[in-house]
Amino acid sequence: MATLADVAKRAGVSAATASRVINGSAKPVTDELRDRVLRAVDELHYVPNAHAQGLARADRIAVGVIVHDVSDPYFAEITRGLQRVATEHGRLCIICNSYRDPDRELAYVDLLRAQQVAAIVLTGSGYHDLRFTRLLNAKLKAYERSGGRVAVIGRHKHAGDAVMPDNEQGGYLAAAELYRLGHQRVGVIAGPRILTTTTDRLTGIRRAAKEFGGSVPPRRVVYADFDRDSAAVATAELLDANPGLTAIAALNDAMAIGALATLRERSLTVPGDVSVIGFDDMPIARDVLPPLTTIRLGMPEMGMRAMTLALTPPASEPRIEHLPAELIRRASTAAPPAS
Amino acid sequence: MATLADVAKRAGVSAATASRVINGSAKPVTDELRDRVLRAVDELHYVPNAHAQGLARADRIAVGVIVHDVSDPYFAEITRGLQRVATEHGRLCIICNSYRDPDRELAYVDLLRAQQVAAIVLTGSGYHDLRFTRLLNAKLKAYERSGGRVAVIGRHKHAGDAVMPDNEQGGYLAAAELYRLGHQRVGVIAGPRILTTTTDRLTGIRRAAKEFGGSVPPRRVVYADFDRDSAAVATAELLDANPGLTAIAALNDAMAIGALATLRERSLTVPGDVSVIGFDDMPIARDVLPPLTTIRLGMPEMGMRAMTLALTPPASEPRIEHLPAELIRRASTAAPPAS
DNA sequence: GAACGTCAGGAAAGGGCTTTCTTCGACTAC
DNA sequence: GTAGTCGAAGAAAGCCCTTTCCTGACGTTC
Repeated sequence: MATLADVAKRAGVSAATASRVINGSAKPVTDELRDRVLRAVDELHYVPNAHAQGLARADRIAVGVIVHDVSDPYFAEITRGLQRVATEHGRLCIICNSYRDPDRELAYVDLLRAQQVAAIVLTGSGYHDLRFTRLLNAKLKAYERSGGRVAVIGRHKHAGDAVMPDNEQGGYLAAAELYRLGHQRVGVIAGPRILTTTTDRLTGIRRAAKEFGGSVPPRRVVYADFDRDSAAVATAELLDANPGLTAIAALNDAMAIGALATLRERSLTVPGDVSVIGFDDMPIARDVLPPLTTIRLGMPEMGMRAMTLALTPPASEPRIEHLPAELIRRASTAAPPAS
Repeated sequence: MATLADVAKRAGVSAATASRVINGSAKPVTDELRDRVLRAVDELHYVPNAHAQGLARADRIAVGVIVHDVSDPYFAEITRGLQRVATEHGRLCIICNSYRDPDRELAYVDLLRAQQVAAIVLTGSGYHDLRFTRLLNAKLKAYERSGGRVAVIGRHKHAGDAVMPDNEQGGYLAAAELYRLGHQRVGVIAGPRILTTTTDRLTGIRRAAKEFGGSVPPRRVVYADFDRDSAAVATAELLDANPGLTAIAALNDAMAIGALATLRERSLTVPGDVSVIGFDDMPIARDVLPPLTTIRLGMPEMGMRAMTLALTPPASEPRIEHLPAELIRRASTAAPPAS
């Protein structure tokens, strides 16, 4: 690989001059030398060594993002928002997939610190795991002390600024809609127990149940993995354990789609026999049949706000921004069958 | 930020010893010193500076991947395959989204070279753009000359090893299925004209048409952007221009879903009134109604093979591996209406 | 007890770049 | 003609780490 020294030698200038030309430094360089340097760069196909640049430069240019999985639509939308703002600020985004593995998450925080990122944005659910929470917070605090910025999305026990989607209210809105339509026996397909997102949404559902004089007994809650296939299986269990079920609330859209698949398999119509409500309003929600009634949280907005917080000088107090949940009515919900 | 020197000082050892402990070097260090170093690391929350490490270490550990958009299911699947193999080889993947912008693609090749990656994998369609192709090839050649490895997925004018999905054959299979079912007037929703993927798939469709004594006149081909919404609009145009249409072949599944949306809007049933066939067999294809008949190319497999090529010493000749296309029959296709 | 081998640990040389500080030459001003 | 300016280019320090090479202490061998 050609180095800056090679370029300088070929152009007959010093490394300093070559560097200045290549980086468009403020320092003036005569056109004559500039041309010679640029020609040398071209001829040698020179590209500066990013490691060396990173070492030599004082400013931290990159920002780090930890998500569950960028290819998951939920996180893809958040990431879109994050990237937009980062790019506007001239920052590069380093994106890490934790696949909801706490240990991997910890490792990625270190990796991002190692990369000298200016800020770390942590997205996705927190965990009910004290050891992990403590470890993570210690790491983040140390990072902040050394001048790094931290912003989190949807985590209670944050260390840093936060954007909080109102998961509890979303759960409430979903369940309230079902009760309002007249459903009494509502089943829930929940996500992994360990995630705070799951418990928050469940809490909202329970609040609605209580308010409408109902309840959500344990046999009407099944736990899946926030994905289609596990939810399809869970739906079967749910139906078997609760023959009289007239509505299903899935804690995300992917699981709602899994539920639809199982219902179709059993020749139960939606919403004729069973109503289904999802959560997140991912793009595909309108294209399944019937289009999903669901809860929108405004993911790109969340991403944009979080990155804005992360790239803004810290306030004296951690800033917390709340984002409301919104019910999106489509065709997968209706009144329960007459019987 | 704490540096290695800080750790060494705190532990009362030399930087060399600290480095050896931290990296688990082969060189032996007494337990006494090892403990002191590890304690210092802990107390200082030390993380090695990745830039400095990258500079000091000789071996290139990362590999680069350029895709259209990781959150696009098509590329998400390829990426899964790429990552799997990279991880098996102990490599880190740097993933770049080109968003099908040739200039961004060129810029990313430079960026990856700057990061000193051991290999670059280029995925996704090539472009009918001579200037770009030449520029890209020059860059890749220069990179290979300096010891870098290159592998491409689905690009004819490659510089390096290649994995080639059989897009032409896929187009043929899709159209042949429709003709076999008895359709005569088949409309096509194509992707961007500039992409070789579009033209390859179209070529296959035309071959099938010819073989079955039909043809695909220009008015039966509309061009969209490989996404749902543009395809929904394009479908409307297609239907308006061709009242007697009985089947639609979309060049990817997202566009097929867009077509389904427009057909539903116009109260045309699928496959009763119009058959629809997609391409790529993305996961959601089975969850729309009706489940999509489509063409599978085996994306994760493609990714795995490409990364394997990239991480394997080069052969004397560029290696090219072909992957067959496969028809997946579901419920969105049937014989044309009797009338 | 001299000569040697072994082994843990340290000194120091890079690795490629940016940037401050210096130098040098040309020019202006008196 | 000399002192003083200014501007462009170069020398060199520094960013932080890894690794080679070297030192010095200790143990072994005859």
